[in-house]
Amino acid sequence: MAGVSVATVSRVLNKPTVVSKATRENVERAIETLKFVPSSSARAINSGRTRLVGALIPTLDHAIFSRFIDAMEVQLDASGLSLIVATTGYDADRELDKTKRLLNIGVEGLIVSGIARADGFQELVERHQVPVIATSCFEPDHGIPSIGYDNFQVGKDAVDHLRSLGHSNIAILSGPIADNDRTRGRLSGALTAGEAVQTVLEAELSFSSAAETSRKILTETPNVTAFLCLSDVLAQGALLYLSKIGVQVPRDISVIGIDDLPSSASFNPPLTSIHLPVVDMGKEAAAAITQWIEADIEPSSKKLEAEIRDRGSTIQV
Amino acid sequence: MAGVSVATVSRVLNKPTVVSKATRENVERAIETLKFVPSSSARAINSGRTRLVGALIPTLDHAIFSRFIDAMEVQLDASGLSLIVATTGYDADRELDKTKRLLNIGVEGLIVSGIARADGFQELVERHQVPVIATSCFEPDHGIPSIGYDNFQVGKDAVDHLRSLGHSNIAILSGPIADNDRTRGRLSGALTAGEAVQTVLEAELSFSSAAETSRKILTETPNVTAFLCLSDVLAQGALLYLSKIGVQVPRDISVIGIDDLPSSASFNPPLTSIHLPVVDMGKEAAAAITQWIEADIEPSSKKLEAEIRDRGSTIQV
DNA sequence: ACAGTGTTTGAAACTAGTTACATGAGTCAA
DNA sequence: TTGACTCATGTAACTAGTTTCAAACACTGT
Repeated sequence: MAGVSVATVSRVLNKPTVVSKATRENVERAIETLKFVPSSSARAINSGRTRLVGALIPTLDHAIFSRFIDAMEVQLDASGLSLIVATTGYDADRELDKTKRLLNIGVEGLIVSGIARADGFQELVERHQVPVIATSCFEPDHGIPSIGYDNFQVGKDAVDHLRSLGHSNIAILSGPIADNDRTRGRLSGALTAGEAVQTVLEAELSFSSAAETSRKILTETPNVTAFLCLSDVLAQGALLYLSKIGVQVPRDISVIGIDDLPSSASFNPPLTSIHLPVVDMGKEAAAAITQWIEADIEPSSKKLEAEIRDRGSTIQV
Repeated sequence: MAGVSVATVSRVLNKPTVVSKATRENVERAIETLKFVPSSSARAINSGRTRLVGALIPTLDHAIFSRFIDAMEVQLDASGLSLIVATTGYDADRELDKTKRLLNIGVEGLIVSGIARADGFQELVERHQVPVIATSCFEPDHGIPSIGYDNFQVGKDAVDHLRSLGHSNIAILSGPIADNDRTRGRLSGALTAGEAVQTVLEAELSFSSAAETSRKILTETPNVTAFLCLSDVLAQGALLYLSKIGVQVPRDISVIGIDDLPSSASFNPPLTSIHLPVVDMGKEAAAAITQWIEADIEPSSKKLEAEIRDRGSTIQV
């Protein structure tokens, strides 16, 4: 329609300066009238680039992951990369399926949660030669770079805080442990308190499950003076349950969480929690994978510091 | 390496039955040793398909959207479609930028929130000829199909509930209204109560902002007997604040929310809320865009019923 | 023995672009 | 006037596959 070759159209689209003004305007007019849109696939086939990054996360239905993904998406966007989200439902096999899917789509990098992978994952990634970064954990000796906090340390920090306040009858409220090395790490850290841990119970990551499990703890081990909840969702659920049945926090029972959700500071009482820098983690992970993809600079593992936010829900025993 | 033409390799990959067993195994062996991976872009260029769907949402940092996205992702996955998430931060211009990005990537469909779009959006999608479905609203007369609840009705249902309990001094706690036609719709519905609405205040979607705004309401209009919160986050924040300052809900003040987050049923007291079927909405929207993409069947707008969950936080005045 | 049929396979055209190279026109100084 | 040079543009090769068509071959029935 513009009476030029496809090469010239390509130039108008990519290096408009090398085309004479007259032809450029001709082509632009034709593009406008024809509502021409260049095919992304055809461009990708030439550049060998898709500018897509895949994120494999357990679920979005949990504030901690959605804030992380949100931060990643914003950071990647700044480098012209787009994020494909794939949820695995804490299931290692589903993670493997989704990994295949993402690699088939042609993602140029993968972000995963934790360090444990299903058999075959490593081979898949090697075959596609795609950068992988693990997050939500810090495991420098596992082959793939990890950017995150040390879950063992986090669990230990939480229990140490309780011990420093004199608690020696602690109940641990854990999230699901299956296919979840992050929670397992936290639990190991918490169990360094040894005898001081009276009981460990597993709950779903919901207020109702936290309430039910709190009830169980109080029935089975009524002498506990502190709840250590491995996620803030559980701690918030426990706080609500304890308040409902008239147990006063922290007077009767201290409660500490891990995550430090933004909402935790506004609870009654404000929840003491180990702050996990998930927003920073999202930014750092996104920046690292960008560097790796664009400049082939493999990042080294990076430990992000988690620190306690001592609020009103824990007290000297 | 297998001593065959590329055509035969292509056949082994796509229609293995038409290739003789001997050559097939030869090719498969070569694929294995070479760790050959077919290029997704080259495939896409032939099929004209990317199997990608884009979702434009205000933020993931809000349970209501992340649950919606989670449900969509699961449903799309079942049809072999993948989801690219783009967040707009409630900003119409950023939404337009992200739309361009998604269309350049080659998404085959778009899911958007609400019906109001920046200038130029319509032209962009028409140019790319991509199906678009609006969610979180029901606006059958706006050109693009919408799958969601009627925000006006939802706001009206909430205020009608309060009125039916005899409340005639109602405070409305709204979320941000800028670039958010969903909240505006709810507010219009709530304002049908006319004189009964004493005050309308806008808050950020956080517990702390909800607390601060609740404080303001009690100072400025101490005679209110009910809080109508246009999001559960605000209602939960209000509940926590009121409890902290010793105001009893529902004895002193009734509180009703909109969203019905899973956590709301476990609050103290359990929060009365208008249940919004976001998980169903995610599934329905995903199924509809799949049908549209795969079979060119344009869906008609669908209204999903929102219904009140009458719990303990509202009472006869 | 020969025609008809079915099975495999490769050659070549095709998808929609990018890019190296060549060509032709126009400008300018020797 | 001519050689040197720049500028703009087309030609054709190239990206990595899919698909159509035709050819080669084996097998069957007459």
